[in-house]
Amino acid sequence: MKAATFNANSIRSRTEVICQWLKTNQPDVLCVQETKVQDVNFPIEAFADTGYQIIYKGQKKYNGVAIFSRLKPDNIEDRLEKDPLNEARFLKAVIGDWIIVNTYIPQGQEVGSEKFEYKLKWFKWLLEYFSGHFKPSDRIIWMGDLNVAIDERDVYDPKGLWGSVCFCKEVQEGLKEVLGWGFTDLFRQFCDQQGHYTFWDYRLAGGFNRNLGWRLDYILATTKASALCKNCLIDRQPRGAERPSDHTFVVAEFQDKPGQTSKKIT
DNA sequence: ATGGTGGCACCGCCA
Repeated sequence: MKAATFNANSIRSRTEVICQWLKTNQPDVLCVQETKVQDVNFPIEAFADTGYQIIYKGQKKYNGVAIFSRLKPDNIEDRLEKDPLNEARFLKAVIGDWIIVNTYIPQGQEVGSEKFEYKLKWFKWLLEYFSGHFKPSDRIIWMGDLNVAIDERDVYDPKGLWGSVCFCKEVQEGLKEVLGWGFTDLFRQFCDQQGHYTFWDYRLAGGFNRNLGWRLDYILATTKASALCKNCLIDRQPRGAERPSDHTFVVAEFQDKPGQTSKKIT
């Protein structure tokens, strides 16, 4: 199983980037967030030749998630239980032997705001969802834009940025509570260094080239599945005239059968 | 620099 996640910031603007990336990397599953398109306008024809089946849940203007898969996705769920808003931020499917969960966690706007409270509730609802339906021994891959930098290695300026919506105690603890149920941050299984980011704020001039980034996009796996993970990396695409998007592809590969795990740093 | 840009849909909103 090769799984990947990508925040598209409008899938209709990234069809070329996605088609190219699928062709080059041949993942089994790709989760996409911020498709920003209603289901009736989803650009299915742009992906018709890729060989992937696509499930999606969108709404007008904001949010929206999709899963590209080689195998047929089963047991699809398109909203997080207990979330009253149903804003097209959640997709779950069973694909082969794997339970795949794709989330676009609310960004939260401002600490203390209503949207921030809503973001914190998302961690509670996620924990209730996982603990209510699954066991940590199940093979789950949970990925997406989690809008949390989980420790000081995951932002370019830990002191200056501390207290912002994606880098503060409340969201870190919220995410850690869900992780505590039984998830492993796969990227950190292979790299413990600072400076590996998945998002660069486009409002900061030269932010990408100066690597003023954040690690907000994750691939997480339950213990059983994390033992099968062979590698997890951030595919940092070059930026130029054809800047693909402000996020990168995060990729993880798993052995198909239990056995030896290869672990290494950087 | 209390800004900046990009994307969507509409005359501003969210990141």
